[in-house]
Amino acid sequence: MTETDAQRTEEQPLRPEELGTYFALMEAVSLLQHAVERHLRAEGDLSYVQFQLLARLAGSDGALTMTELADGVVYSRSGLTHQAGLLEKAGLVTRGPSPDDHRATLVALTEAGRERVDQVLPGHVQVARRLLFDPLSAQDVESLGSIMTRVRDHMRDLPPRSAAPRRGRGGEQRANS
Amino acid sequence: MTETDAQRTEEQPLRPEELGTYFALMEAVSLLQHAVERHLRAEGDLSYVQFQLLARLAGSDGALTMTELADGVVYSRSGLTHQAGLLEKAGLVTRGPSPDDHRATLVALTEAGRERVDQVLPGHVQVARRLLFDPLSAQDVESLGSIMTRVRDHMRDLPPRSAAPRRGRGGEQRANS
DNA sequence: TATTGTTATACTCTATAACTATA
DNA sequence: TATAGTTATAGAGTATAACAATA
Repeated sequence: MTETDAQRTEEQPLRPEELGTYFALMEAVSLLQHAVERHLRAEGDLSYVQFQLLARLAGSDGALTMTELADGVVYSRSGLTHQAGLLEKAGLVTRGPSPDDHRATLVALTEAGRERVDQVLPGHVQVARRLLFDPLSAQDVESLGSIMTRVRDHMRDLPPRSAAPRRGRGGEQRANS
Repeated sequence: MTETDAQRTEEQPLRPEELGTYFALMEAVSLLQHAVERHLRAEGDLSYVQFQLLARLAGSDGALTMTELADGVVYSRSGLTHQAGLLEKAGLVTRGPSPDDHRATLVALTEAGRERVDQVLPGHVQVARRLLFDPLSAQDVESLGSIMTRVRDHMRDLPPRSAAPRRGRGGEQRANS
């Protein structure tokens, strides 16, 4: 990063286009999230986080450890334990000890869990299509995908800025506090 | 195209580009929201919703009614009452009866409220710049703004947010577990 | 009757810290 | 000592329903 960029990052306010873009992005996604969560709760009795966990398990080739499951979905370990406990109580996943590493817990999707995903997915997709994709051209979708993929990867690589000085900091994942 | 648009909207799954775009958007914004909320809480003891309410008041030319203040920020009346109560208790806003309509409550920013916004805004902008804008070109910003403005306006025009008199279409209601 | 806003209440999600157990 | 996960707990956010006051 050049010194000019650094200065700009540190000090300058946002230009009007940036401000408008920022607010449009935040409001649109907020509306989208709200609609999606409403749908998931109504049709599948799931929060979006719970859906993400089930979907990640459904997309994997078997069980995942809690840590693998957490990555990118949840920001605290205890939060994941709580959600996994709810999913287990609902019969959607099972938890058991890992043979490889006896500290780890393996989480696996049950038949009911897979059915729940299948039950909810078409409506989820329909919400996304109706709210997000309907007003966009194919070119828009491609641009948006390119942009947000870049932004996402950029954020993933950023150092945790105001990370709480937890004992023995180190390169911990987002799943830790 | 072998199918009508209506059929596509109702039934078809998302194409791979759409799926990737959807997930990139959701994850990137989730990360951004998380960082923003962390900053607002640390630097200004505010939630993002509270910041939005203060910012809206700061951008208006005077007091707003609860209903005006709620629009686009909050999805339930009681939620706004709760948040406005917190802001009032913190001395950041005042609430009083409206002379025009005696049912309405006028919410106004206090001096401390304006100071809080000013205190928090530079850092907020800095977070947005570092996480969102740094990896984007000017062209990207313009595209993203155009796209998300369209999406936002599209969503605003769709169904009334809290209109849910209809039972879950196509599926039976699931009891809370 | 419809609208504005509040209250009461209950539920969900999240996060910090202390803890156990394995590596 | 470091890592994986759980527990306990506390706090914040949100939503529904009943309610009061005004239009």
